[in-house]
Amino acid sequence: MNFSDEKKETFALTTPLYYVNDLPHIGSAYTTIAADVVARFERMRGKSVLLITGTDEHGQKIQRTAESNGRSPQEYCDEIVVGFVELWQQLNIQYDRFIRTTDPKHEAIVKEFFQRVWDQGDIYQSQQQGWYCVSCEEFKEERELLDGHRCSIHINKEAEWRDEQNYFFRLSRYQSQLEALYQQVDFIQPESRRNEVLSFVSQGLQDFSISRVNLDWGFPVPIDPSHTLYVWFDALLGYVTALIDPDSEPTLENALAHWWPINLHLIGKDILRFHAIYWPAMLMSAQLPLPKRVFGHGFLTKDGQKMGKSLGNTLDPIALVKRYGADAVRYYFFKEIEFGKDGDFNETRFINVLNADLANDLGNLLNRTLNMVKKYCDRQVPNCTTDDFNSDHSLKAIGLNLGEQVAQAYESLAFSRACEAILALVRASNKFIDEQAPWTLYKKGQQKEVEQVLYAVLESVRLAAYLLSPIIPDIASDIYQQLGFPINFNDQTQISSATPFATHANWGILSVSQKLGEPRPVFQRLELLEIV
RNA sequence: GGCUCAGUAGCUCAGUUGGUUAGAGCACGGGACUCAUAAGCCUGGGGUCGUUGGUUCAACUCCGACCUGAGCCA
Repeated sequence: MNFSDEKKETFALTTPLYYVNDLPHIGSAYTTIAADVVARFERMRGKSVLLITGTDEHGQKIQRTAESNGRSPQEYCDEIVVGFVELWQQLNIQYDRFIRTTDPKHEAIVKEFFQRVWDQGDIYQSQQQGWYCVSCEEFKEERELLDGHRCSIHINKEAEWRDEQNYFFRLSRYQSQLEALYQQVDFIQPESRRNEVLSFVSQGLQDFSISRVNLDWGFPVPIDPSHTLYVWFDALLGYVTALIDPDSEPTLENALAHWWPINLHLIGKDILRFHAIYWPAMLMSAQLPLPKRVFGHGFLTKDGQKMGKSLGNTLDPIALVKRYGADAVRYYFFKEIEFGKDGDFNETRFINVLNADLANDLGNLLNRTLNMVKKYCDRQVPNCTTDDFNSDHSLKAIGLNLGEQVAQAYESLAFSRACEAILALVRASNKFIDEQAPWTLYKKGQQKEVEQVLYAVLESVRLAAYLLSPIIPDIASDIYQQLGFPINFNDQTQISSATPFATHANWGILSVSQKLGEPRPVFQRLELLEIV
């Protein structure tokens, strides 16, 4: 951490720490890409960003899965983690910290945190009775189970009867403090999720058990090693452990010094309760500042159907990115699906959208314009500035407000709205070319007019690429390079210094000194497959 | 069972405090052009706005009932 970083505003965000009972599924990929998009956007805005992801590796389910695979739990986790790391790389995710809850540093943090909560008198021993779904790692009410005490989520698994001494966390004590917290309207987003939490909490909070017996795979309860700490208590604290600099001692003080509190927890809607209720209550007990925002996004369906192993219709993120590339996958998920709502993956729609937006509209716009500059302007960026265009110029008028509009959309995590706004400029640019017909102007010898038209379009493509760069960094880089900027949007040191938002998000910064590159397609059209 | 949300063109969705012929993108048909990744541009078809009562001069928009789907109820 150098001095200039210290001065910058910080922005820390997290994905969930994914449970490693299996290879990553598309839902984990969806959350992680979203986090990466936000992180890239915030870096572009000049903030100092810390993107945290990682894995949650304790609990009975892992222990059993490992056993059935003939591995020790740790060996099993080590194998699965590789799959996560590789997928994030394939998807072009730039995370800053990858925390594993089996990290020795983590145990130190958990111990210290537990002690603080214990000292508050918020942990006590009591009897826990009930049906426990190991797959959920949760106690279930009898009425929510199916015949044979099968879990309604894991329909082929029977819940197990437990009657044991557990340690409990005094959640009930934080009811009113939590309700006060939710008055901060954007703490839980989107609003539909917030309402769920409000209704849940209004029914009265009960203490929840934070330890298990007859389980080895996890941390021992510090004050009573015959118990093992409940996996969720341990997992949430991974967000704290992740903040420790690699060469620092694992103490709460060190962990919380620079990045705390977390600005944004991105999660799937299934783990909302843990993040919006239990987690802030735990932090209140430990007397620590609370995260700023928890956003629970929707789930993906495939061809309109819920995905599931039992249905055999899962969408494999590894195969998907291998087939279409990171930018294509990223673009589809965030342009076509409103973040927060459930969304559908359909391969035909996927191909149609990518071809229409990235190949036909955006890619071809750059290509046709660069080719005209090559033919009509001797490859030189026309010598124009923003002042050569009236503010009611059809492209400039859009471009002038676009940066701010898109920034607001990103800040609200309204990625599809950001894409729509950017695409509107792209479409207007294609229309503008046809209306102006620079090829005709050229034949008539109206060179100045030709140059103005081409400049306005090139500049609009540039702005579009810049604003899309958090979502499609490779394509954006390719466009920028063809426009003569030696910029790679994957290079974090470049984007804050060479392409600051304050200048690059404006319309009209392309200059005659740019050395244009050879036109080549930035996104190849995809073949529409016959769907069987 | 209780509560919440959604149901608008083939698909994905917009539709502000109720007010002229209900919009966009994609997909599909037709046309003119040629700088371009047979891309782009223009243009067309296609909707009893889930159903049904009601309030109103006027309802996609408000109210009731019902149907369908999703979610929450540790």
